[in-house]
Parts: sequence; structure tokens; C-alpha cells
Amino acid sequence: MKRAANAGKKSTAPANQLSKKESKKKSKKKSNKKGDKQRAEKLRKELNHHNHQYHLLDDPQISDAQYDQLFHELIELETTHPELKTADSPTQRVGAPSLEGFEQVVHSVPMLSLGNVFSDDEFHAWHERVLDRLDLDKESSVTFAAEPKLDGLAVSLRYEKGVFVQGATRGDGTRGEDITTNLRTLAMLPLVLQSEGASIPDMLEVRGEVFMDKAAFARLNASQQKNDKKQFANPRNAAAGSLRLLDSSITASRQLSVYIYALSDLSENYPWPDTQSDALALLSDLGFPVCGEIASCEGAQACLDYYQTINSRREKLPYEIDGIVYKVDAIASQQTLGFVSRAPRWAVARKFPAEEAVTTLQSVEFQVGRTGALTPVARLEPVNVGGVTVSNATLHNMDEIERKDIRLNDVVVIRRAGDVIPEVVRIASSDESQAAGGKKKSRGKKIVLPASCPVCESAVEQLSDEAVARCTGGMHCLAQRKESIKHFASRRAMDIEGLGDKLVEQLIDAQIIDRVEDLYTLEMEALVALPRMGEKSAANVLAAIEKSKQTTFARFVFALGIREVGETSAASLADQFSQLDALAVATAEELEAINDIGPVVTKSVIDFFADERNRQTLDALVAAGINWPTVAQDANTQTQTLAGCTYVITGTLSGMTRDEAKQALMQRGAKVSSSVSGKTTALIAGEAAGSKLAKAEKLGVTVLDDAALADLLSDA
DNA sequence: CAGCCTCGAGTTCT
DNA sequence: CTCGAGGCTG
Repeated sequence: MKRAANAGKKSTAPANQLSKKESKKKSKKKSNKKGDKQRAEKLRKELNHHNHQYHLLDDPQISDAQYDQLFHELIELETTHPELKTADSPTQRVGAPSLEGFEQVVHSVPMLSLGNVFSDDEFHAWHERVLDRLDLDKESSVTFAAEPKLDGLAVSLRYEKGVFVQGATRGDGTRGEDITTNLRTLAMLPLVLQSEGASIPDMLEVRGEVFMDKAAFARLNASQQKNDKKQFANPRNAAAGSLRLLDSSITASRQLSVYIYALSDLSENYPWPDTQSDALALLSDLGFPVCGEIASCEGAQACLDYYQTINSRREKLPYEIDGIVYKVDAIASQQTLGFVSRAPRWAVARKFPAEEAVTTLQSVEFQVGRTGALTPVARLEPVNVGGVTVSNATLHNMDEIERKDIRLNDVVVIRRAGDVIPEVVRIASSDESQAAGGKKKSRGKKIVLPASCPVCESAVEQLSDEAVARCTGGMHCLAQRKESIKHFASRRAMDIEGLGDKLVEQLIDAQIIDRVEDLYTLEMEALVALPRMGEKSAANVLAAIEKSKQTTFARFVFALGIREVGETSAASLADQFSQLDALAVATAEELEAINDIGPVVTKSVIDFFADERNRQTLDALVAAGINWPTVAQDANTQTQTLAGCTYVITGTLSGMTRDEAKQALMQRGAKVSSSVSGKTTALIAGEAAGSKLAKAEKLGVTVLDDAALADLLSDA
């Protein structure tokens, strides 16, 4: 058989090298019988060959039992003669457990993320930008390599002289974790490369997606349930969990799959393929598993057609996918296009619409926020949407409920907006409702806005021109008091570490505190009396409260929770007045003169300081010793290199948090805003940038990555 | 006065 | 992240 002969020839060289090296090391010990060594080599060759036949070509030539017999013979040989073990041995697919976590690996070529498009229009916009940058007119037809975007984990695999030597997770794109041992257990992953046509490169690195197919996922969850273990929410989580196990024999039992989708690095003397399609053909020839759905699309329309085709077959595919990836096929064009931030300009992911689910609206509760806003929240029959169980969803306000005509006990369609926050989309059609097991029956009761606050029973008022209804109880309302204290302690306000939602609720319920100023007279004994609060945690909380006394005026103003005054307005106010006394007596004219402060905000500020109870709070806080530097530290002020620039920050930056980046930019005179518009100087996009990146690209706003940000900041 | 640019406020689950 | 609404600009 041609393939067998080939396979044997190709895999012999590296296998020999390794075993020679190993036997040299152990040469002091009793020498191996030559026969054992040859037998082990032969077994390895055969097993690797049969593996390939079975998993990749789907053409087994021996029975499973025969395979097992050969496999066990090899294990036995290797156990009695450990020096015969080689890295490419099939027995290493079930590797020895590594004890202490995973080593870090720096990727020789960074693992990038992908831009997303969510509609045909967005795809066309991306396509036009590609043509534009390639200096082609709008009618030109570019070839794209299209493939389903598997919902799994990206890995990087390195082969030296045809032998798999290292596999790593994506991590932050620059460095990942070494999961070589676990990857060896994947039956589809070739440990040794073989080829009919091409020669084997000295070194190559490929990228692929490790995933768990639907059947394996179902089996795994069934067995988890049987053994009273935790179920996995979705195949991706299951795959991720399985790859990060320290005991790779468990990984082996999880039946993970892998498809290779890109060539990322190649020894210098080896010719690079001209196109992505050629690269995949080469990889497939070398023995890598490649997804069978991959297609070549000429022009934009073919791409959209491919999307529809795959989408219609999505349910029937044996694995979960969350979209389609398009890559400009010609490598030369890819190089012309280059990268924005951490994503290639020459590739994009077309995401499927957010997954929807049908469930029943059991009841509606009205939550009371810090400002008294009553928000209707839907209590739902728990349902799995895109891998998480959702049981609550916001209904925003009464207008929303009426517009969607939602009533109690309705069967509703929900989805996770932006794949995060659950929302009720609409009432399910009768078809959808029946498919979900709902019975056809008369409509339930309408949802009505309560006349009084569900917490404090004060009157609820809704101004005719506003969407939100509010409890009028003010600080008499327990809910508003709780929320205002949570706000005061929150990270962006007074930043009292350890004083979270839970603790605030406990303190108020136990009537230990009532208003924010009471935090500063808290005593150890009172704290320790709370459940699950020892002396140690209590001391930590007290220390955090003490520490919070040293703050900035802007934080303090924000922490007060004045209606309409958020972080930005608080900073403007603090800037303008710098002293509490001055702010407290500010006139309407003075306030309105400040940028972005108009009549509405002005009224809120004046009302706040006019309130007798608020003045008491302020006095108490000052008396407790809350203080801030009175003069802005001019000494620290950087040169205003970025004056007049407006930046928006999104995604996860490496090396600094978004907050730190914001501070650094503002110190240099830049404005940092929260939404991208035509006026934005540049968007600073870290990892996993979402809709803002898409908007910036649409508006033609410059996109910078965190390396460019570092340049910006160093150019002082 | 309309339309754009921002900010504020509220929300879910791991 | 998204919606609603305040504030500014043309």
C-alpha cells in the first residue's frame, strides 16, 4: 500500500533520532534487546498509520480490537523499556500528568483576533474597504477563502522535523499556556507529519480550533450527570475545561476534535503557498485535519450565498459554529492589507444573529434604583440561551412593555443583546410557542405599573414626557438608601474595597447604618456581629473605609449621587469649584457656564445642596475627616501633548486597565469619551473589541492598538 | 429646531 | 452594552 509505505518512510527519521538520543542517556543501564527496539518502532509506525486512516480518512483497515492489541503491546514494551518511549509514540497521546499548572509560551507569531460583522450591509462595508485598500474598483472580484467559525478554542501547534513538539492556547494573543501533553491526546492531531507529494518542512507552525462535537458533548454531559458532577453549559466550555485539565488521561477521554485553519510559520527554506486555499491543501496533505466545509468564494455575493447555505445547515452540522470566517485568499494581498490593532484587515468573521430562546414569563417585579427609578424585570422560566441559563431579563420601562404588548404568562422570545445582557425580544408566535410546549390559551393579565413603591409604599410618579417611573420616597425608601450607599462605596466613587452589595444590604437590614456618613462611625463590634464576618474581614473593611477618607474632590462629588451628575459632570464641577463650600453655594449662572452642564443638571445640583438632610450628610462627612488635595497637583501635570484630541477606549488592553489608560490620556490633555463618533480622534482597541471597533471602522475613525497607545503616551 | 454627540443609569451571569 | 435624554451646534 502506497500510503503505508510513505507513512513509514516519513516517520522513521525523526523517530529514530529521538530514540537514539534517549537510549544514549540511559546507556549505563542494561542495554535493550535490538529486537524490542525494532518491534517498538514498527508498532509506532503501524499505530500512527491506523490512527490516520481511522480518524482522518475515515477508512479503518483493522478492527478496534486489533488496534487495541497493538496499542497494548507497545505500552508493555515501553513500560519494561522506558528508553524506547518517543515523543511521537501513540502511547503519549495519553500523557503523564504534569503536576504544577502550565508553562507560559510566547507565540513566535502573535495569535490575532478577528473583526466582526453582523449583517450583509456590514459585510459589504468591509468588502469595500478591502477593495479600496487593494486599489481595486468596486466591480472587481476578489477570491475569499470561507469557512465555518467553529465554537471552540484556538490553539497554536509547532512541528519540528515533522514531529509535534509544542501546542499552546491563545492566551492574550502574545503568550499562551503550554498544553502540549493534553493536545497529544487528541486522536485527530497528527503527532508525526507525512506527505504524498510535498517534503516535510524543518519547522512549521499551524493554528487550529479545538472543539467538542455535539455528540461527544451530549455523551460527556450524560456521564457527568450520572456521576453527579457538574454539567457543562456548552461544548466550548467543555472543550476549554478539558484542555486545561492537569490529568491528560481525562482529556483523552473527552473526545475532543481539532481542525486546522491556518499556517502561521514555516522554515525559511520552505516555499510559502501563494494562497490560503493552497496553504490548507498543503496542510491537509501533511496529515492535518481540515474542515470539510471550506469553500472558495469569488466576490461578495458568493460570500453571502455561502453564509446562507451554511446557516441553513447549521443545525445539521455535527459541531457548533457561531459564524463564518472570510479571508482574502491571496497571501500577497493579505500582506498589502496588513493589520488594524490586533486584527487582520484581510479577514473578518460574519457572526450569526444572537441565539434566541423561547420561555415563559412567570412574573414581573419592579426594582427600585438609586434614583428611585422603577425598572420592570421579567422573571422567566429558566432557559439556556447561548450557553448560559437565563432566568431574569430587563423590560426597561412601561413603554417597552406596551410597545411589545407583553402580558403575564406570555410565552416570549429572549436573546442576549450583544451576547451579554438578556432582553425580551417579543412575544413568541403561536408556532414558536407550541414548539416550546406552550399551550394555546387566552392572554394573561396586563402588566401594570404599581401605584406605590414596592419597597417603601411611597407614591410612584411618572412624568408625562419621561419613560421612567419613579418612587417619590427619596431617602425614606429603603431601596434608594441601599443603592445610594452602594454607589458611594463603589470603585469609581469612594472605592471602599470589601464593602460590596451584600455587606451594604446586611448593614442596613441590621440597622447598623442608615446613611453614608454612618460608614465613618462603624465599629468593630457591630461588624463582627454579622454572619460570616470575622475579625479579620471586619478589620479589612474598617481599614478600607479609613483609607477612603483620602480621596479626590471629583470622586467625592460623584459619590454623592446627585441626580444627573455622573463621573464626567462630577469631574467638571470639581474642576470648576475645587472646594465643597464654593460648589454648595454656586449659582445657576455659574453652573450653566460650565461646558456640558445645562439647565437640567444645574437644577439637580442646586436642589441637592438646598436639601437640609443632604447638608447634614455633607457636614458629617467632612467632620469624619474626608479630604482631598485642594489644589490640583500642577507639579504632576504632564505637558498637554494631546490637547484637543478625543479618544475612546474599548476592549482589554495589555499592561494597563482602561481606567489607567484614560487617566494617562487625560493627564496629557486629551478627552476620553465613551462612544465613537465622527469627532473621535482615534479608537484605542485592545483585545476582544466589539461594536465600537465596528463603528469606528464604519466611520473611518483611526484605530490604534495598545502598542500605538504606548507611543502616544511616551511622546510627551 | 433637528440632529448629532455625549453622558447617565440600569442590567445579567460567571 | 443599550436606551433615553441633556446639551450643543448648524
